[in-house]
Amino acid sequence: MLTTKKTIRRQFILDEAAKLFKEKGYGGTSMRDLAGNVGLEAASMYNYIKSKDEILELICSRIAGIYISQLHDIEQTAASYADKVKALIRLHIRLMVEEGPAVSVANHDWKYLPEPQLTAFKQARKDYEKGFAQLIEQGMAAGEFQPLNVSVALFTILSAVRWVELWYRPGRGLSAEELEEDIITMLLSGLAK
Amino acid sequence: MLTTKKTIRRQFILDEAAKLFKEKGYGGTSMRDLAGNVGLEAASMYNYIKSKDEILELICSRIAGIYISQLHDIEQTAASYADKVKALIRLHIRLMVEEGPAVSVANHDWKYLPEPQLTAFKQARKDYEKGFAQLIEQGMAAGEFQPLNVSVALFTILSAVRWVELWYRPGRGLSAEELEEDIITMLLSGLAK
DNA sequence: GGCTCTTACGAACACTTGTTAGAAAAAGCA
DNA sequence: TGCTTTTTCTAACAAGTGTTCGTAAGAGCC
Repeated sequence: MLTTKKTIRRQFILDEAAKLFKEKGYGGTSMRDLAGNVGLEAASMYNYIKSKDEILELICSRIAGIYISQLHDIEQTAASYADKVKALIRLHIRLMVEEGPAVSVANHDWKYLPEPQLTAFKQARKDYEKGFAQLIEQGMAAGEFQPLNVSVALFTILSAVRWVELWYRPGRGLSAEELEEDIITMLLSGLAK
Repeated sequence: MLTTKKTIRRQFILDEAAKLFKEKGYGGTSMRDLAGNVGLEAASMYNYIKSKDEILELICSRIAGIYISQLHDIEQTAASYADKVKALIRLHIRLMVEEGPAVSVANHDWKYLPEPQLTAFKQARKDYEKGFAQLIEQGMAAGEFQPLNVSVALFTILSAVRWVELWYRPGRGLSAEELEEDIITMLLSGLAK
């Protein structure tokens, strides 16, 4: 059985850690802080996790895995490049809305990963960016997109969706669907009329 | 005279601090780290700055001041809203290219500001965002822009330019001018043809 | 030279950090 | 019930934190 009691508690620690890391940063969060939020003493958490580093590793690698498998899925569909890019943007936004804290940690605190996980994470991200860039490049070659610098297009998209977690709060006059639609309109069609 | 020897050395400490804060975060940078980069012992730096907090305050408030005065300047020009937004995007990118580390610190480490500077900084940022949002809103009312959610448009723009410092390196096949043009095209006209 | 004022340093401070060891408590099971 | 295993705690550790103090070295000026 995968969902043992221990595994569940462990995941709870990871979730609380992600929230705190997002709020105060990896370095700014102490094991005693985390223990307080979890409802244990700091020492007791070591029955569930090996180290503070390991917490960061587990959060980052899980998110990285999701991103990569999502890209892989989309690459294999038979759709226009514009639709593929749109679908990818949608997945980014959804993941951000559903897993805000963990995604935030993977975006900001990955640099505190110890080796060799740091190198692995950077490589995974590079692979992901390369795959995404290829979609954009092929879309340009097919005449679906404007002939822009591919990196600029790529990072403008990634940046725009990355910061959703910083200012978007569900249930404040803007639904997740409207958010998706408007971001896609903005990125694909632009602000100007 | 403003540029005394002391002031210059002080600014050097602030510049080195910004680089380190950007690289390793505010909490991840120790005064001994900073002293090493400056070429002094940690204790000696206290002849130039009052505290580690003060370093962060000086960096953040300087950048905040630049943003606000730039917005103010643009608001008072007589141009179309599209041109005003374009000009603001340009200024963002330029500041990012010229003052990368300091801007990065103001974007990421402001949350470690002590009170009351923290509240002041958040208020300044809110004011700035409100002013920027008004430009977008007026542009929509004037029929220059598409009728999107204003916050989505605003934060998509801010996010896109904010992350320039994370991946743009001058002199690597993409000039600052091309960068500006492509980002503006992307944000105003969109990726799709 | 000597005198003054600024700058730099080493040592120490009180405190926090992640982590471990050993004992106590709780839970599972016969 | 008693025995075993898991979970939790308290206490402590070595290392690192920002900062202060007293003193030594240096610079500028007579």
